[in-house]
Amino acid sequence: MDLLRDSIAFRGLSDLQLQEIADMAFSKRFRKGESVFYPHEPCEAFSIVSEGLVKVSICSPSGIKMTYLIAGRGEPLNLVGPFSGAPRFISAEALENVKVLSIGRPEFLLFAKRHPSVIFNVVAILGHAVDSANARLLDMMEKRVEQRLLKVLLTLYRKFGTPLKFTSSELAELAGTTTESILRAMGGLRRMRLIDSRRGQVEVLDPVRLESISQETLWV
Amino acid sequence: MDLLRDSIAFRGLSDLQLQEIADMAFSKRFRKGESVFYPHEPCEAFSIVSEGLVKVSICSPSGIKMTYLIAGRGEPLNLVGPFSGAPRFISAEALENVKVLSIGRPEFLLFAKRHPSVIFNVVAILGHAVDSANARLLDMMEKRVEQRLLKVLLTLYRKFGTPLKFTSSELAELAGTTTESILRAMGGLRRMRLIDSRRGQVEVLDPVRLESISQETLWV
DNA sequence: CGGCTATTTGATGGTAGTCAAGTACCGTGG
DNA sequence: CCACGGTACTTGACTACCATCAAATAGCCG
Repeated sequence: MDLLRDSIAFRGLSDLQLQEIADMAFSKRFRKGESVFYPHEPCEAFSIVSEGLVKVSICSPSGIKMTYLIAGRGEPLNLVGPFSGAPRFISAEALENVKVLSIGRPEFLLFAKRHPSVIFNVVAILGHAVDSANARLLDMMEKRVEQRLLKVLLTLYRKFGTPLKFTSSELAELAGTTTESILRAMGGLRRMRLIDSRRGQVEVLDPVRLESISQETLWV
Repeated sequence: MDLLRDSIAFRGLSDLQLQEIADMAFSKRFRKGESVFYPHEPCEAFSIVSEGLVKVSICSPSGIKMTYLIAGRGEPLNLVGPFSGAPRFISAEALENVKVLSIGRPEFLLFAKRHPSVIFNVVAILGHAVDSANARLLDMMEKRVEQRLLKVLLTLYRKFGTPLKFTSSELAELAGTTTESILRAMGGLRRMRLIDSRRGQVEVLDPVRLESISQETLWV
């Protein structure tokens, strides 16, 4: 399975070891809009995306959602859950028709114990996640909505190219604001000829200028 | 060294293994207000607090700081750095006279590779950090300053008891707001007879009611 | 006592969240 | 093919919260 070879979580493993994982894995399909898992559900498996895109969000009791990862091929959906097993307030939703590869939690833990390089990879990814979350906290404090949207767009552009197939609500969940504010900010960027947007789709017209305005990027 | 026995990072190790770490470790003192490390400094050691309190903050290029950890005895200062070695935008400052125990990065990594349970502990702590950072993001979006302050006070109270020796500026860095807003919010809480405050010190008068208002807590 | 830091309080303005009404687009089913 | 329902987008008005600036007071340490 050369999906595993692509996966950041299994980087550095030999083909033999990858084969061992492949033998334990099973895959499942989800249709666009379906939930891959729900908040408050105990975690029973380690999962990576095989095909399509999955949106991973943290949910507050009051119903607000904040997306912190758009996972594509090879990216893991929940790194902490498989280790702790505890339920967490995160949800994962298929943005397209999606295939997800999973490994049961006990098998995964045993494997990780025998091959520490997996855990080293996990630490590296979690480190990125911590840094990214902290960077977003600072942005929430000192950056205005338009700046945050710029950062989101640039980050998405770097990862997925153009055009970006996201609705304004999805961008709002990424930027930590409301749909209306995103729409207003997009109006501004459109007038500056930085982007063009249609229903459910944003086109980056001037990546260079976008970059010069926005500076650092997030990690999505 | 029974400091190591207390440390969450080395939980589950045998005395023999702890002794091995103790032999590699060296300690250093810092006076109140001194920096233990600066942002943008490459990370050369794994460090835990031995005596006193250390404030760990993330810093933005524009100078805003946000504290995400008040580390006490046995708590590690920088978990990601020792693995990646890369500099990060975090600073650590001694809140009191402090003793810090350090292990050089190469030795630490070798030890971690030979004793995976250390890395499992690291993953657990990092998982907490990710969850906490994400919870704070949601709070920044939907909670007002007074609510955030309540959460900060309750969290600190749970960890350190009363009275809490923190200035309003320090509380502001924890709650993600300005000193003035904290002061105003504290005025409100004081009028509600929930707290009492003097210069550099806050006393929690009614923990039960505080708890009932604030609900979930952070992780500091 | 003098200087420094922490606290207090007031006034002001701006950002963005909320509510609301209306328009454009798309897929579906008659 | 067209009508229709639902979703996404757009825009306006209003308001609340809070950051900012500013000035004054109080506590602590040498």
